Amino acid sequence: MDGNFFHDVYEVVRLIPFGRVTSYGAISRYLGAKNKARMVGWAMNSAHSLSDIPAHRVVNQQGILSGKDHFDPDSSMQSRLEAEGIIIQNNKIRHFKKVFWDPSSELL
DNA sequence: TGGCTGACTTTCG
DNA sequence: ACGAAAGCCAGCC
Repeated sequence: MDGNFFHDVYEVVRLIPFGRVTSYGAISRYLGAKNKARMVGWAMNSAHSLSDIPAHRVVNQQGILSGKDHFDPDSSMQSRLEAEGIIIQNNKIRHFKKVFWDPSSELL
């Protein structure tokens, strides 16, 4: 268990620009493992301890804040996203397509 | 060591 | 458009 996968996930999440979001599947696909989408979320679970990891910028493919419940009660995922200019409605990101950031396309 | 879990995604009904 | 089920793999008892 080298944790290389986790490290890669952390780096990608750290590279997410301000006011942008991405999906677990996009990250896993960027890493070359689209079937490991759940592992990305798992990596986040370990990453939530690190303040350097903007896990709030990572949502599911639908743009829903799936992991908002896993966030600290003091700093909710939605509040952080709204602080970045992202509009959230019904636990879902508005204009998700606009704020979506695909590492495979943008980062290249 | 073995088996359950999960912050997902895709597909069929 | 909505709901339910399968697939996938690494970490954690």
